[in-house]
Amino acid sequence: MPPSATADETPLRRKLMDAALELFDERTWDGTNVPEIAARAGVAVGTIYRYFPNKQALGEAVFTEAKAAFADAVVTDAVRAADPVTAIGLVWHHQVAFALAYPQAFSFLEHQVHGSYLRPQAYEVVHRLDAELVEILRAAQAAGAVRAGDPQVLLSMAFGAFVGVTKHSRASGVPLGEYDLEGVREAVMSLIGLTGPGSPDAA
Amino acid sequence: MPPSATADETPLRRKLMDAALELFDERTWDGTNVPEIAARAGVAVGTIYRYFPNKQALGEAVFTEAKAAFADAVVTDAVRAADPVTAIGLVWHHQVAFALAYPQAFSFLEHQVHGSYLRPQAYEVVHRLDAELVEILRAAQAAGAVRAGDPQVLLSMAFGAFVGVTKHSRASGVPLGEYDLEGVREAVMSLIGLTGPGSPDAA
Amino acid sequence: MPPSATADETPLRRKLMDAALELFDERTWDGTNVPEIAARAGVAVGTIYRYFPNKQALGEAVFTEAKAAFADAVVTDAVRAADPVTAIGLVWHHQVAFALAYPQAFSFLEHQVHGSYLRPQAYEVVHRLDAELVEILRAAQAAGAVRAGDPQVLLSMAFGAFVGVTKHSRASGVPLGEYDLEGVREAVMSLIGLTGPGSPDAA
Amino acid sequence: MPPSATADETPLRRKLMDAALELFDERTWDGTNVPEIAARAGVAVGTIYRYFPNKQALGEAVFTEAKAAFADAVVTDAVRAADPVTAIGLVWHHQVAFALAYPQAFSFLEHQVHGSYLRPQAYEVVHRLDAELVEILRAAQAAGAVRAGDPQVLLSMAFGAFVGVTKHSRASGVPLGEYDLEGVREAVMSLIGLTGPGSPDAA
DNA sequence: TATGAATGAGAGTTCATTCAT
DNA sequence: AATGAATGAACTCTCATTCAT
Repeated sequence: MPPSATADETPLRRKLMDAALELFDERTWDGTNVPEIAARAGVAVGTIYRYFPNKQALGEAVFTEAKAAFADAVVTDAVRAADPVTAIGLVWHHQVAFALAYPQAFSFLEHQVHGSYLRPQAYEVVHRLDAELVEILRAAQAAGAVRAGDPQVLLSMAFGAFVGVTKHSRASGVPLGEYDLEGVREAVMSLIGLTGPGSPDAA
Repeated sequence: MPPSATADETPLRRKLMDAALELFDERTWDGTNVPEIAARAGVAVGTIYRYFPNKQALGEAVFTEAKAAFADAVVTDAVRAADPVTAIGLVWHHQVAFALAYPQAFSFLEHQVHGSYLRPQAYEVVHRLDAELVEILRAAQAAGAVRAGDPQVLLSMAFGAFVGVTKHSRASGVPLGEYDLEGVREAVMSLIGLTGPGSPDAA
Repeated sequence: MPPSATADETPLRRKLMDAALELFDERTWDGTNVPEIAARAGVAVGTIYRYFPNKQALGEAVFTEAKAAFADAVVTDAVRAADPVTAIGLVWHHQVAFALAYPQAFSFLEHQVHGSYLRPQAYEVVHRLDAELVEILRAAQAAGAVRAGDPQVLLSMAFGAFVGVTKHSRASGVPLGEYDLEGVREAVMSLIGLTGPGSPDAA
Repeated sequence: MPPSATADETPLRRKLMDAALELFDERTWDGTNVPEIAARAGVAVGTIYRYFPNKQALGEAVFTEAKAAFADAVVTDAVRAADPVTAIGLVWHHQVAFALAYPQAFSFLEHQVHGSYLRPQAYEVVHRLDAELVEILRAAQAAGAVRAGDPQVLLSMAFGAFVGVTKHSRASGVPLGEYDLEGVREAVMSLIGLTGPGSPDAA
């Protein structure tokens, strides 16, 4: 999986998290059973319990790691240092790059409901990322570069639009990379009403 | 639930479908157990099996009914009769009305992954609705009223943007009705690049 | 079913006993469920409980009636009045006639184990019939007309031989009537070592 | 149980098969529930499902093993090599020895109806044994050593006579060994009309 | 009197978790 | 440290029985 792994990394723990992520993405947490995870990771069932106290903890670890990796990938120091408009372009770029590099992590995180196994504290990463992105949008609004309105809603729409495309990619079986992602970017920039320099790759 | 219910309606069957929808929305199909459904419906466990051969069939019935109700609500005869641009406005309006009237059905349908209990044929409604909406977008593109690009992707983005808002509503606990839905509509119309008469309520 | 029905006969009770006998013969008592019996009898489930307090009582009634009918058919007054050798011939004849007339009752009674639903008192008919037949054999032995040895064992063998034929008939699907029953009789008479006038139909 | 056990033997699997045979004999397959089997075998319920996919498969395994053990015990190479008359004597001897050594297996196999849980293929052993024994009787008839008539019927009678004795033994609670089995043998030999050297133990 | 929808205890089965090896 | 057979609570489903109609 992506970097930002927790400290106590181990080859087996890594294999377990990867196998679990794959299966949770395919079948959801509730729909996956522990022996399957062990089988996919190529270890015995008992081994799982040397690394995680129970299935719920494994679920939380997988979710938290994936979400943290996404957050770290999307909001980099460069994003924090940039002006709002540039930041938005960077964020978009990073988000797409993450979804391309880790499609399973992305769809596990964004196409499912996670209430059954996450304790409230697991949402901290989510909220922190949310807050940072909302702040960027707010700043962009203040600069008159982005449409008015609740920036949280703006964010939900923009991100939702992209998630919509990844859902379609997953349902159709066509890899995200084969879509016209530049077209998607332009449409979403229209959605948020962004004017000015859009693509970070632009000259 | 919404109209378009299957022929063999019965008060108890109705109560079971409603209770099941609520729980599937809260906890997913895999995360809900049969006694809970019975309890919520106020009947004994065995009663469920007088109306559905098994839990999977109940899941399919709930999903299919909700999706069909959504499809019927969104693509009405008026939509089919209208010109593309008007049709888009109507569709948007209907979709929002459905999400406001049946928030649980909407989030059950759109915030989850349903692979574990639906047989392929259950997706027929999904595909039919999809095809109709794509056709409307295609016609609008032909008329030069909507941004170019794969209409399927355009649809995924536009619908995804709205789903993003409903997700946020659900996560925050703020009812969808308290959001600035007119603002959302305008943003999404910009997303698809729609020009011309937008809101069906507009003078 | 055969005569000797219990006093409180009723058309519905009769249909229920007949349907139950058929099903118990096909699937055993444990393997038959109450709704099936109702369906076969053409009545509603609840009706069964107006005639029998529970499934076990129905089982006992069916078993007891069938066994009593068999006993009454086999040991008639004529048998009781006859000399041992003639009695044996008559008993054989009656037994075969019963198995031909009521194959389901016969195989239900003789091809199965009934321990799970009969209270000890239900075996009284069995023991009474047994005792009468054993007495006939003992008298025949005393007259030197039948092989020596425990008459109970002799009876078990002779009856078992016939049951063996009915089992084969049932397994092969060939009705008992198509077998060479006269040959069977002669063989069994040899088994018990009976000399003298054998067949009651003989000139 | 008897030898001829299937390859994948295991102490627990053995205990389960033994416990199941006992209970199926006492209460029939339909009348026995899974927790009882587990309790009798001294294991937890779940353990059963590590060795058998379901209750039906356990029933089939028990039936098939017992029947195969019986067939192997009865028709040995010595039987196949012997002349028909000697073979009949040996078969009789083996059958009695099996019933003495494994009374539960014998009565489970022969006092019950097994239709509810056996797939047709489970009857293959039954038919193979039957065919071999019928062939022996046919050869004996050809040699003029045994009564004329359908050899299948002759077999059913002879075996049925012995089964009749085991049924009585079971019902009365008197172990089979306390019966005059030599007398039983002689009677059955008369039944099939066997002349010539009877008992294999005879000088 | 007869019905059959409703019941819930108990059946068969699954699976997260433990622990002797 | 890793294993996987064993466990038993909890699941899905069945069916004997009840009772309002």
